[in-house]
Amino acid sequence: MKFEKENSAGYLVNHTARLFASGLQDRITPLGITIGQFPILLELWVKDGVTQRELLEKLALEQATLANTLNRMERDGLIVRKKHPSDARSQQIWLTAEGQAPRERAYQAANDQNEQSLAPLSINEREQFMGLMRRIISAANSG
Amino acid sequence: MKFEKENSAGYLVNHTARLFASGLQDRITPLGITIGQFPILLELWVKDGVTQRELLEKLALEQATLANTLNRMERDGLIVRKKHPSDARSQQIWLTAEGQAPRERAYQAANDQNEQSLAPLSINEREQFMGLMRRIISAANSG
DNA sequence: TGCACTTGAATAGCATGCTATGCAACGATA
DNA sequence: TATCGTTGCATAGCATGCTATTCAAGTGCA
Repeated sequence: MKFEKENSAGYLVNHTARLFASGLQDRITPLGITIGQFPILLELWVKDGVTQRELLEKLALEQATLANTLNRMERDGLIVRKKHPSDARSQQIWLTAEGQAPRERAYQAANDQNEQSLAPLSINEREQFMGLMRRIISAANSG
Repeated sequence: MKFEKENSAGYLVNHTARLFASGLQDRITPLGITIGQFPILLELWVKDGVTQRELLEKLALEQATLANTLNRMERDGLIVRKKHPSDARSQQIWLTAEGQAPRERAYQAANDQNEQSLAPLSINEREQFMGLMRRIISAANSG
């Protein structure tokens, strides 16, 4: 059997993802945040004061990955965990001022990075690209 | 500013890459190999006895990442490092029998995973998807 | 020849992500 | 109420990938 990585979707998507990630990391390092924290911050910027479980439901991550990243975010002063009023097992996760601050610049950084990486594609092709990925993700979740 | 991760190519490509990776990992774990070792094995199956530098030129990885993964491959008995005949700084990297053995099943596993993940797409759409990624990668390397 | 520069590779240290496991708190039910 | 299964979360341990650093060996040139 033959196998060519340049003709393997898995290989290509891994490589592409690393390009996006390293580009975004470069852009957000000055904001004091990291790519792993990014999707979590996106949710907290919409609504904080939630439990880890509520956060987890909105993220495509394992529970342990989330817990570890939240630990680093707490260490870095982006969030605080406060006692949950009615369930001693959970805590509410709140953004600090430092966690709130980079919001607009982070949105801009992500948009800029997407723009840069997608530069070789037309507007239609960008939509195609994202549409194809949404279908792959959706099929994986339902299959 | 607004930002929706479902409309962010970077977010989608990261998620998609993790789906491919975890699916492939499940398939190749029984072969005694891992996803990080996979691209390296692909090159060594074409030609072994090469130096780390020669290998690195064919891979989209940093030198330190390659060195670390080679360490684990040596630990796992997939490769051996032998003295280079004319340059004491480098070593030749050779596959062991255990490194050779899983080749055909690994190709099959990767093809099967690609097939499974791409199942929701038509043949044309699969080519489109890969073509778009090749252009993104190519632009990133030249820009 | 000797010294400086370059090259090949290893290592340290970190973030991200995973599985597996442990554990305390909760809740339902006998 | 006591017990037992469930839930929420933390931790251990690992692979992958990165940057930065170190170091020995090779190379080139005064």
